[in-house]
Amino acid sequence: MDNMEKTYDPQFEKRIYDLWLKNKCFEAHVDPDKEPFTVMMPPPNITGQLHMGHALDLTVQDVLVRFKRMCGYEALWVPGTDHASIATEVKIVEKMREEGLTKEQVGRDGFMQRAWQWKAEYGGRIVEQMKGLGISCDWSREAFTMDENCSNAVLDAFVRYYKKGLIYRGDRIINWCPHCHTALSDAEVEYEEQQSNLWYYKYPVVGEDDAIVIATTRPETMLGDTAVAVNPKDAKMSKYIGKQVRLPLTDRVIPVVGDEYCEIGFGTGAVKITPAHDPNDFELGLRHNLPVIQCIGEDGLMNDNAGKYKGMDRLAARKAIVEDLKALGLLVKIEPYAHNVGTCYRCGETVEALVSKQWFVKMKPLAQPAIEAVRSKRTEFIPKRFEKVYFNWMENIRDWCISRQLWWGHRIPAYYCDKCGEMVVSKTKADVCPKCGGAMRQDEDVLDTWFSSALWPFSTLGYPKRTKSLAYFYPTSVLVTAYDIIFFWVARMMFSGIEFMGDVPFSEVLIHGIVRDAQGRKMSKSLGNGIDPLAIIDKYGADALRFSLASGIAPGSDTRFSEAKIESSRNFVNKLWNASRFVIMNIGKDDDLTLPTRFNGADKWILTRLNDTIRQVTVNLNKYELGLAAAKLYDFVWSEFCDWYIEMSKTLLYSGDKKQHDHAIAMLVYVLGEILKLLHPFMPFITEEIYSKFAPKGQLIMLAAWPSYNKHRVYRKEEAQFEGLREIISSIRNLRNEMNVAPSKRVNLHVIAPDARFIQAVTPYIQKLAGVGEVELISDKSEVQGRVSALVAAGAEIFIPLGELVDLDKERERISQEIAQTQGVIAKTTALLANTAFTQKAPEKLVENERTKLAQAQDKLEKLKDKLASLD
RNA sequence: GGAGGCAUGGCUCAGUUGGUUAGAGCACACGGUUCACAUCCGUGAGGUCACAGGUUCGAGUCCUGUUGCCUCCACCA
Repeated sequence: MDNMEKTYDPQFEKRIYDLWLKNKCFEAHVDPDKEPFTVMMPPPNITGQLHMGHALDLTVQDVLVRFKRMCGYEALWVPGTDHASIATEVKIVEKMREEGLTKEQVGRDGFMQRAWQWKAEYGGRIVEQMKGLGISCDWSREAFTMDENCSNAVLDAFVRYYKKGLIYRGDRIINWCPHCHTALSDAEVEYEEQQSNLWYYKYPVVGEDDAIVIATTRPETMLGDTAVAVNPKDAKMSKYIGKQVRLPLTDRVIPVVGDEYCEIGFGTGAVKITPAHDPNDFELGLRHNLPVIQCIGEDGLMNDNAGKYKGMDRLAARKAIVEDLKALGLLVKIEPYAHNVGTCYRCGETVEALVSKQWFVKMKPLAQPAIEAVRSKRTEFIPKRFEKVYFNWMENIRDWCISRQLWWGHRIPAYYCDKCGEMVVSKTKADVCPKCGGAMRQDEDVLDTWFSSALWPFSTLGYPKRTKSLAYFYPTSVLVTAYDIIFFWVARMMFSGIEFMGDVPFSEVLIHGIVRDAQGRKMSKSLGNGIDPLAIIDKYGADALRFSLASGIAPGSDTRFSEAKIESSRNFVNKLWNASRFVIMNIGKDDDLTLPTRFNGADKWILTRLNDTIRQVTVNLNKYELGLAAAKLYDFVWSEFCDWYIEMSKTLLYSGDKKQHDHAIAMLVYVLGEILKLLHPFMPFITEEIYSKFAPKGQLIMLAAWPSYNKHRVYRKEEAQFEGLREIISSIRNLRNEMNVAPSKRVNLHVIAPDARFIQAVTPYIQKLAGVGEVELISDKSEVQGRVSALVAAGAEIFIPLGELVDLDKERERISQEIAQTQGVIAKTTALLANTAFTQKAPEKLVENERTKLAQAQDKLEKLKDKLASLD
């Protein structure tokens, strides 16, 4: 047998991964005889490197994919990366700035060159990092949102939407990031609370000695005001409707309109209306046919309409305007006010609402079937509560602004004729205007990065080509992702899949939480509390990281990550390593490793526990309860297999009897093999490595069949007996500890047991595991002489002559304590059984259990009392 | 303003459709060079399951309310 190092060292991970690649283990093919299990990897952005959130997401997916593959599914996991239009462009611009360059200087082509270079570098690095995690995705299908296939899908989708009238271009109020210099969708705006003021000032009424006081958080937008609104039902204010007010600092006169948007009792009862810079005002402006006057430009500076404030920054202008209003005696008061300000989700800059010509997707017709699909359970969220979040968003959705004033992305396939104004939307390049024959130029803008992500479940399978893969693997089985991109991504994949494929993109959406630090804080660059998964892999190995991430997670819940946690996982991996090392080093050259046909008691016990574990873990994994599955495996492997079964097997292994040795080693190899298979989805590398040490040459564990529950190898009687044995051995250990018996000292036992044959059979175990010398079976305590310590466990009375070591007072106290405890049980059980309501209503089996429990406790009490008395 | 989540020993979490005296791991205390493992082994201490009611023979588990922490959505100037 191969040598195994004494301490687990994950250096073999790379070699194992190459072995899988060489054998094309990850590749999935259309196979009508098998049921597909398809997962699309949420493509990481190529902006940087993998973080702990990716590691979690990938681990969960790989556990499921490996599990399903072993269960006999044709498991396809498509990997890829996302071009992340705005995020990447921001990074590239940053990098260029360090070199003293701007986008304009390098030009569109030069910029694209740099971007593709960036993609090659960072995209490639991410792929290497994913491989380091050991994930089993089909690299032959690796996709990128801007590769040829995905780009074709984008073109196809855009044109089809357009032809259906679901994409339109128009002047609408949109979110504008002055820093990134692009429009943003509603989803890309994050709100944060900021401490600001509410400024009150007067708009003089034309022709009267009166003025309307308005309150605003944004005085600088007053230069774009085109009305003041009051509520027509407001008794105090409605009189102003139809009048005009003079807009201070300008020469304009604007109307007072009545609109219920203005809430009675809030502020002053009048609100200034700036259609160009506020979505609500924009809507109100449409209702009242108000002109739209933009006073803040796309650069965030005041523009031509701002008169003397032109060229000032928004905030500077605010200050100046307030000063000027004050000088005019129009400022009434300033109140501190906390409100939410929209910021760009990429750069954090305060976004401006402004009116701009952009492309939009009409959402209502698309949202409806997407809502219906979840209502009818064609797609289910796990946990279910996230469906509410989904519905809430879909039901209140507004049109999706998809054009971005960026360069890195899919360029919008719209072409304009400058001569006659004709526009053509086409998958192929339009050079000549079909109307006037003039030259056409393509739209300068690119699409929202999420437009291509939305097509991911089918663009990666060849769409718009109707490939065999698409027919076989779509719809996918489960989408695994964190809750923070339900809107950005999950929702959009839903309506896109329904629209273009005629079916939902996935049957289930498994939502997991985010990885937090040890104190429960979000990991972030600014806090500097992030833990780099690659550093963890270097130090502890990918298996330890994976197991650590899978432990203690539950669908939808956040998880905490700490160095202490990974250490405990590493220790578990080490434990598995050493248990395996023990088994393997005990395999003799000519040992027969076939599973014995007859099992001894210990075998039956471990087989029962193994089968229970198989059943539970399988159920857990099918329900996506990875945390529970991991916990059960940890417990079974460490506390049952290692602590008890291996220890017990040593009596046979070292008995000197070849037959006994062979029996023991064959059993150990069998159980270990099953354990390795069960653990493989969680820790693929070490299980493959260990498996290779004893499995038939060339056989890979990742392609092995998942263990199945075998009811013929479940032995409840032996299971109970061995639980009793464990109790006996623990009790003896406990007593030795309390009596300060030296660990090396062997003690002799006298045992009165209800099942003497069983005690006889397990005597070697008792001797080995409890440091026991002779075990003498007796029928009456009178046979015991001298000072003894005694205990009652699993129905047996055990007497331990300890000679001088017995401290009578201590012994008395110990037994008294046990008596008290037993009396507690008796009291409770008696009360329960005396309650007729209980005996009548509770299930018969439960009542019976209580009766047995009472009888056993009473028996034990009697024996204990006896012991106590005998000490005097 | 709306929606949701969490609350169990010092820390991280289990606790299946309500049913033994609520379990692990880490940390802690004590003892261990027994030939797989000190990244280990054995033993132990530590919890009125946030609070108050209710349903039930029986509640950590179900219902109502309260408090505390967290998240998402909305964004009325």
